[in-house]
Amino acid sequence: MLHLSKKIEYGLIALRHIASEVNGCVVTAKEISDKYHISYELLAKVLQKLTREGIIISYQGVKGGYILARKPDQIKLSDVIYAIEGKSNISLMNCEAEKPEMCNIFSTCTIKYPLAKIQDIINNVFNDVTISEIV
Amino acid sequence: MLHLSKKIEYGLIALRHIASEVNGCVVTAKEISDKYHISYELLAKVLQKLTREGIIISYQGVKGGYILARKPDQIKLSDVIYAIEGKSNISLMNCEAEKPEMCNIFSTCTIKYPLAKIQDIINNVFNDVTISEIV
DNA sequence: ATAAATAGGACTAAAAAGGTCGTATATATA
DNA sequence: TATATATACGACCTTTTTAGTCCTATTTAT
Repeated sequence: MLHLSKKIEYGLIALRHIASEVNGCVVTAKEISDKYHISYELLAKVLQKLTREGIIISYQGVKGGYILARKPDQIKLSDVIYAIEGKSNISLMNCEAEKPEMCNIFSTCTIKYPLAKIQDIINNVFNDVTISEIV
Repeated sequence: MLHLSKKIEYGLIALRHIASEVNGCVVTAKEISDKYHISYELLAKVLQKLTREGIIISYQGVKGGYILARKPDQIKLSDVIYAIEGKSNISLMNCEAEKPEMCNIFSTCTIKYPLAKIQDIINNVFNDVTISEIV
């Protein structure tokens, strides 16, 4: 419970690895999956999502790979989480993220507003931490 | 992702309900499940766990039910979460909560210590909030 | 032309969460 | 003392979510 997904985990490990690469050399998905013993296909998809969201830049073809799109201290943890999981999938309760009709006790639920405050605190933590802090 | 479970949700709704009961009258699981339209059996189990952990007190038999074991401001959100889900099930990553051998990339994982710091911040939030704050 | 790389959809497997069922036990009261 | 009403709790099933795999297409340096 309250778990971040493996995708986030792999994304962070990858970003940390790319960020620590000297001279901004490109890094391939294979290199990362081999080094950290994680599923190549899954990691590849995560990197594709990070690319789509402009967090990293990809180069296709031979000698291709990935580099960071901006400096580590410009990449917030929340950027990474939102890129990989989608902004609406990050919340303590379903009712905060989705439409009221998604929750069958929305009208009678008494705890959604108190929990929203806690949610804000957690969101702020993710907004305040950047990749530079996990290198 | 990062969701609290329905059990926690139901537990908090129930505690809020019991806490707002006048004169400390006992409240039955049925009353709560009817009022908030939640599964009776599931709620009953949650209340049983809260009882075992000494957060509420149960009375069996006719005219039985539940009352709070202590004042709302003495019941921390973390108490409730730990009682229902178990302390070791609350963490951003598996490796923090469980044995290193549970994580097949433990030795190579580069993000466990940075994430542990974020975990601490979140834990502190749950330690600081009490049931009195959600009534 | 070829080999090495990313892109991405479709699918399957595994794990976690949510929910149900059956039975036992306790107890107020008619 | 029989009964109805309540909690206690393990076993089980179903659904949802997460994790992982497979296949094919595209890009590009050599």
